[in-house]
Amino acid sequence: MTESPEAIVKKDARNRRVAGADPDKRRQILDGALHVFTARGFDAASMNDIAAAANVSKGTLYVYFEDKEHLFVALIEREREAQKRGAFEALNHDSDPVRALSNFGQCLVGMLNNEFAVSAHRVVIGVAERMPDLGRSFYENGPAQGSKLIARYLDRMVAEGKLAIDDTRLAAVQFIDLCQATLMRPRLFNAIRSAPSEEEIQRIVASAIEMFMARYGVKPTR
Amino acid sequence: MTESPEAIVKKDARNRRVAGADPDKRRQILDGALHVFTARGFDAASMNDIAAAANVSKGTLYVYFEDKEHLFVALIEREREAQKRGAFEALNHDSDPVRALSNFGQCLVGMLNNEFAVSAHRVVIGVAERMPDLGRSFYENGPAQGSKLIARYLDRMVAEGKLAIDDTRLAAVQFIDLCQATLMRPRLFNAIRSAPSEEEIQRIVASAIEMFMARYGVKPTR
DNA sequence: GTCAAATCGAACTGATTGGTTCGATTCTTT
DNA sequence: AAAGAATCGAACCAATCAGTTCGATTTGAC
Repeated sequence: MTESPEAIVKKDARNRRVAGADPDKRRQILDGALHVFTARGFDAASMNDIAAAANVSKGTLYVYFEDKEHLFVALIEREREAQKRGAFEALNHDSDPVRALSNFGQCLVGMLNNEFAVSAHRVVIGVAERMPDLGRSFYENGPAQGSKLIARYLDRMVAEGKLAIDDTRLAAVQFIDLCQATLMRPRLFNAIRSAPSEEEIQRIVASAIEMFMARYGVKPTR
Repeated sequence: MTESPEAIVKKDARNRRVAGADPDKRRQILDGALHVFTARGFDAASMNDIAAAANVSKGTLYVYFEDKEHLFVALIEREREAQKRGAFEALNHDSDPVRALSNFGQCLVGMLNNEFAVSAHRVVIGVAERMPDLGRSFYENGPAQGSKLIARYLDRMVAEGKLAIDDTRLAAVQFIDLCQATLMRPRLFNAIRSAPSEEEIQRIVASAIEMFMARYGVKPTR
């Protein structure tokens, strides 16, 4: 029953198609699963619904994915990876911390407030008690990587004398949390149905940077 | 929702007990439900398990609560109310903002990192997509009330000239989020199994206040 | 002690779900 | 065109679960 998780090789030795190895179909299934899982959560999402949403027969579903949990994990990993890529692109290593952080903050908040991203967060958090490994892996490969990225950037700025930070690891998370103040929590609880406007994001991020620089900016010699 | 401290069983006109009206039994059921719901989430929690955990027959369960969802909502409301009470007590209206905020921050973070509180958060967030009303009500009567409380306190400090804040509503949330930096998120994702130590909380809250005062503290005449 | 009501407990119902099976159909390669 | 594999689709299975039923048992007021 072991099937190669990699869908790179499309043909077998005799150049035949291989069951469950068409990357297009795999993507198609994951897209359907994304809709159903994010709309209903892990438990309430039925494999029948997913098959229908993906325009795929139930049998094929089980050719591509061992069971519901494996499908779910594969989906979450795909989304998390996409998010991580986005974050890495967002930090242009500008030598001016205000510009760099401002740019990064806005990209990050914009990404996190995307409809599916919020839903994915909800689902992973909701299932974290029963599936601690998934929760931990999602956190450590996602959010934790983002803050590490920023922490390293802050380290450089400190080395260059542009910022004065004792604990850059903490400062990074503080910055990320400040950027999401008033934006993320109500969305997680579904208390606000639509993503914040671009201007609202801009306003919150600006305030975050104001605060960050007030604390960690180097004082001009007086 | 005022219930007498001592168990006064409701009686009918002829002084008979009334079905589903014993507050002790009700509490007993909710306690069992708390364990099961927080350990498994809404969907994976079975009414059989809850009845067993509460030492109550399944029939009695349905005498006290209409169905699974009503039981869940009642439980969440009880927990949320308890949390709100805790928050209100935590803010001693000290006239020194550093002392007041420090005290409040530590109480808040301590409360939020309690095992059941974290689990409750997870469950509510996880179910918010399918039960938006519950999510919204939990948020608006819980976290939102907490930040309103702080915002009002900040308003007073501003009026007294002890702080300089343009948007106290935003500042309140910023403060709350700073207090939870590095503490709450990994716990929500279950990436850290145990609550942070008292010293760790103290360290984070201290850093939060440092930052908050750097931004909003009144500058001494320069 | 009596008696009525609350509770127990254990079986039962009806619906749903994850996962399987298998013959019919559609691709794809030669 | 022919073959062989992937896919479809629809029925099927076993387990689980919310919610009900009902006689047996406990409880508490009198």
